[in-house]
Amino acid sequence: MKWRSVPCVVFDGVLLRTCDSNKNIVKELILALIQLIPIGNVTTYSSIACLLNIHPRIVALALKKNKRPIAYPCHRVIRSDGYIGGYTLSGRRADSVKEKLLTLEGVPIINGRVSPNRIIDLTKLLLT
DNA sequence: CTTTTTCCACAGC
DNA sequence: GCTGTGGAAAAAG
Repeated sequence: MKWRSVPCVVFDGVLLRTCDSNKNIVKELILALIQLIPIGNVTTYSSIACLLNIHPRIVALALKKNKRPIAYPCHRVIRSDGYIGGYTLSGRRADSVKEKLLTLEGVPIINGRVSPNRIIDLTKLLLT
């Protein structure tokens, strides 16, 4: 998988168009997308990144800037290997909070990892 | 199966 | 420029 820094449109492996100019739009898109995640399930940074054809870390950066962690449930976005990943509340690391939130929503975490069957693919979610 | 290595694309200094 | 992330994939063990 080749990652880009900005969203783009790719058809049949051919880059048709990039959208460098509006990075704040990307942020809004990501925030909107994570609200589609059903409670009790999680998705991955990579899943979102694939959808927009951007690097997963851009997704992480966008979520980090999220000022409303409850309205925009960025805690439902985890790493592709099942680990929770990081979490920050008002500038402070709060990984344990993320874990607790997920547990409250019914996401089982074993050995610091979410069971793979709870990780859903956003592209599939949008197609169903 | 787990850990390490290497690369990533910013933001902030 | 260099450093530190809310990461990922490949390589190594």
